[in-house]
Amino acid sequence: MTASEYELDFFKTEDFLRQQCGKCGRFFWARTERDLCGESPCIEYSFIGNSPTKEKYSLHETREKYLSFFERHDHTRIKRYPITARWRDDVFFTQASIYGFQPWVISGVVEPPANPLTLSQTCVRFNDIDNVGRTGSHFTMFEMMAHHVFNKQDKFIYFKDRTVELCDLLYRNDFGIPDDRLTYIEADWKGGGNSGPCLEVMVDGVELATLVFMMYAESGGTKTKLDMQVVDTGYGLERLSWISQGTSSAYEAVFGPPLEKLKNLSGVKPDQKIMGEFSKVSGILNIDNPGSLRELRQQVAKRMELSVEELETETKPMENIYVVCDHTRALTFMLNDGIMPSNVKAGYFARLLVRRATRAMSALGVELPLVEMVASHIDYFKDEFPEFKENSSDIMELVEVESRKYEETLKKGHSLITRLEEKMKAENKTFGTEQLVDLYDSHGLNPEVVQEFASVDFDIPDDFYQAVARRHEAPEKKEDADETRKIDAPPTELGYYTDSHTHDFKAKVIKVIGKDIVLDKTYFYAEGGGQENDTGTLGGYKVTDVQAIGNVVVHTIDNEDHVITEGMEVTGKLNWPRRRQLMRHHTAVHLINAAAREVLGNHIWQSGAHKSEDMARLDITHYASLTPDQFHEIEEKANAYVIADIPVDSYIMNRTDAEKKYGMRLYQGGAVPGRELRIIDVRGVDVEACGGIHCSRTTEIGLIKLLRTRRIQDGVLRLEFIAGRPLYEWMKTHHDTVSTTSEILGVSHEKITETVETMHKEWKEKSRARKKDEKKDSTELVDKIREEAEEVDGIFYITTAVPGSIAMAKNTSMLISQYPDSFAVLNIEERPPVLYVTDSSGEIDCGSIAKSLAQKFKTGGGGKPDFAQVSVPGSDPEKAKEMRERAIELAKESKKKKPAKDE
RNA sequence: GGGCACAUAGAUCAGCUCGGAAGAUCGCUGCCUUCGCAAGGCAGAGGCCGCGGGUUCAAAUCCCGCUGUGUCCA
Repeated sequence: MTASEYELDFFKTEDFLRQQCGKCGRFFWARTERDLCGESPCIEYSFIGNSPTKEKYSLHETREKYLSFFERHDHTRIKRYPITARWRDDVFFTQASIYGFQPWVISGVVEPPANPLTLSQTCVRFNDIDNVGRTGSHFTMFEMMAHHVFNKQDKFIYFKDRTVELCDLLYRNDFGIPDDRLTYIEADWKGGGNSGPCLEVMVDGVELATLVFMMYAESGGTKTKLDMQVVDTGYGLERLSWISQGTSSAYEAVFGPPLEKLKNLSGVKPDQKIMGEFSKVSGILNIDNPGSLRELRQQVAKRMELSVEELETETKPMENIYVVCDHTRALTFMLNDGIMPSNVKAGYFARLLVRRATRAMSALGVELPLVEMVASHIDYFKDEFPEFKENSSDIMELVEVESRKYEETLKKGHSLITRLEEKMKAENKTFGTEQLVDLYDSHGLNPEVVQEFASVDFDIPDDFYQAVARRHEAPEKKEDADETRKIDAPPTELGYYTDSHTHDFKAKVIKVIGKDIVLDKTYFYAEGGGQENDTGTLGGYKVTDVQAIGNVVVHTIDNEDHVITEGMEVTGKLNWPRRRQLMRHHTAVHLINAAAREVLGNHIWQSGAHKSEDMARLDITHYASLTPDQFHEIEEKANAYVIADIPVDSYIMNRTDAEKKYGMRLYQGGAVPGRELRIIDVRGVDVEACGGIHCSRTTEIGLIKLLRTRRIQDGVLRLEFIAGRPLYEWMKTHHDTVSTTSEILGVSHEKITETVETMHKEWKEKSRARKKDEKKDSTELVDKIREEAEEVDGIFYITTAVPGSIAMAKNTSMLISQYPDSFAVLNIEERPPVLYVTDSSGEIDCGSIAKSLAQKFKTGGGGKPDFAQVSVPGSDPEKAKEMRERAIELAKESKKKKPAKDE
C-alpha cells in the first residue's frame, strides 16, 4: 500500500500526526508526538490497574454499549451467525465477523441482510488452544464485534474516513478513552486474493480493533480495484471489557460468575500481581508456540524474583481454573449452535474441550461435574442469548453424555494400562515413546493420564507430540481438480418455484453446448439440497441430468446428434411420477426431522439428506443409536402429521424477519446469508429455509415407513425411509413373505411369530438333548472298546469306527485320552471325513504318525504329539479302515524303536 | 476427509507371534456350611470366537472384504 492510502481527511481535521515507530519501524497516526507505535512488544501494557476508560464495563455492558452506538449511527443490528459455519465447506467454525458474509455477499451474488450493519459475532479458534489460560488474553471462544459496509459502485455508503471517525468517536465519547491514548497503526492487509489498507487501533499497548478496507483483487502481481469495496472491522469484545476493568488478565474481566464459583470451590486465590505480570510479558512475547510459553514463565519468574518452579506452583492452579472456564464456555456455545460431540470433524473439537476441561478440573482437585460449569455459563449469558433458555436442558444433557463417554474411555484405559504393566514387568520394561504414542493415538490416553494410572515412574519424552504428528504425516491427499464451470448466459427463470405442478411447458433455447441445453425458463428441478434432479424429455430427447451452474440451469440430453438450436422453441415434459416421488420424499424428510427433534430433543439438526425416487435418507445429530421405542415413536409422529393433512406453504421471506420469527432452526440444510429466504412451512410442525420442491399438503406423501437407522459416525445417525410408491412395493413383498410363510407353517398370519418361536425353542432343546445323548453314548462306547482293545506292553491300542456324527467321534476320542495308557485311531462309520489320532501314554507321536499316514495315502494330515488328524480321501469307509490299521502298525513300530522307560 | 486400534461366555479379558480338541476371573444356578447374613467349599449351566469370502488335511489364530465400536489428526 502506498502512504497515500492512509492520508485521511479525518486525520487531518483532527490534527493527527503521522509518525514512525522507533522500534518496529511501522507508521502510525496519533494526536500527540511519541517514539513508539503503541503496540506490544514495542510498549508494555499500561492499563492493568490503570484503566483508560471512564467506567468499568462488564462483558454484557460492553457489547450493548458497542451495538447501540452503531445503531444510533444508522447501522442495523443483526443477529450473530452460528458458530458452526454450516454454509461453508472450507472451515468448520466461524472465526471472524466477516465469515457470515463469505463468500456470497462479498462476491456480490447475494444482498447483505442490511447495509451498513453491526453485530457481535461469536467465534471459536483452536489454533491457540495451548495458550488459553496462560497468556491472560487467549480464548477459545470470543466475540468479534463489528460494523460492516458493502459498497457498490451505484450505492456507496462510507469507507475509510467515516469508519475511522466512528471508531474514534466510540472509544472517546462512549467509553471515555482520552484522545492521546488512541493510536492508529498502518498495517497492510491481504487475504483470499484480496487486499487493502488496514489500521490497527491501539490503546495502552493492546490492539482493540482492526479496521480493514478490502478494495483490491490481487493476482499475478497486478492489483485491480474491486467492484465491491468492503469495510471489514473487528473489535475484540473481551479486550474492550478487559481494559475498562484493568484487571490482571482478560479472564478476570469476562468470565463472571462461573469464574467466581470455581475460585470459591477450589479455594485458590490468584496473586493479582503475578497474574498481571504474566499478561504484560505475554503481550510482549507475542506467544505463538509452546516454546515461547516456556520463555514466558522464565521471564515472569525473573521479574518477580522467583524460581520457575515457585512461580508454577503459584500460577498452575489459576491456569487450570481459567482453562476450565474457557473450555466450558466455548463448549456451551458450540453445543447450543448445533455441534454434536463426535470423533470426527467439528464434533471432535467439542470432545476435545470436554476432555481438556475434565483434566484441568481434576488437576485442580475439584470434584465438580462439567455440566455445573456449563449451567453457570448459561445462566450468565441467557439474557443476552435467549436461545440458551430454550436449549439449556439439551446442552446439559449433551455435556453429561460426553463426560460419561470420557469416563468410560478412562476406565477402559485404566484396566488396559494395568494389564500392559503386568506384561512389561515380566519383560522388565517400562513405557517407551512408541507405546505412549500408541496409547494416545488408539486409546485416547495422553501421557499424563498414563502416568497417573501407572504404578511405575517414567519420563514423558519431550518429542511426544512430535512423534504423534509424525505418525499422522500421511501422503498428501490428492487435490481434486475442482474446476468451477462457468456458463455465459442470463439467469434461468425457475418456473418450478412459482408453479411446482407444471409438467409440460414450452421454452426458448438460449444456448446449446453439445448435449447441454440452456433455456430462458424451466420446470426441470436442478439437483440441489439433497433432492435429485428431474428427468423427462426436451424437444423429444431424453433429459438425463439437470444441474444449476450459478444462476443458470443446464439440461443434459442423451443424444449428441440432436437438432436443437439456439433461438428455437422446445417443449419440455417432466417424468411426472418421478417428480411426485421426489416431492413426497422431500416433504417426508421435513416431517421425520421434526418428529425426531420432538422425540429426541433440541440438539437434533440435519447433518445431511438425500432424496431419490426409491428412497430417502436423513442424517441427524444424535449421540446414541435409537431404542426400538424411539424408532417407533418417530415413525408414528411423522405419520400422524401425514394423516392430519397439514398444508405445506412455501413463500419468500425477508431474512431478518424470518430469523426473528423462526430462529436459527430455519437453517437445517445450511445457513444461506441472503436478504431473502425461501421458506417451507409445514404449518405448526416444521419451518425450514429450503430450495426443494414439496407436496402442497402432507397427505400427498401417502404414508412413511422408517426402514432402518444406523450410526454413520459418532454423533450422526442416518434414518432411511420410504414413502408413496416404494412403500407400496415394500408392503407387497412383505405381505407375500408373510403369506408364503403362513402357508408353509399352516398357521394364520397372526400366529406366525408364536409358531416360529416354539419351533426354534424345540429345535434348540432337541440339539441340546442330542449332544447329551452323544456324550452318554460315547462314555458307554469307550468302556466297550477298551475291553476289546489289544494291550501291548501296557498300552491299549484302540481302533474303531464309531456310529453317529463327527461330534461323537471327537467326544469318544477325548474320553479315551483321559485314560493314561491309550493310543486310539477313530473315525465315524458313515462318510468319515477325517481320522482322529490320539495318544495318552506319552510314548507315541501322533503328529508324525499322521504325517506319514497322509504321505502314504496321498492326503493331508498332521498335529501335535498327543492329538492329530488325517483326512480320509473321498470320505471312503473302506479306505478309513485301511488307514486305521496302518496307523496302529506305525504306532507299534515307533513304540518299539524307543527304549523302554526306566522307572 | 485421513490414520490407528479393538470385536472370544451375562461382564472384564487371556489365547492369535509360530494354525492342531474354546480358557481365566467375576457374575449366575444348585448343594454343603450358618439361627440368619457375609464369606468359604463342591458341583453345574452358559460360546455361530462380529459377519462374509479365501488359503489349508485343519482357522478364534493367516489373507481379503464388510459391519460395529473406540481413538487420534486436519
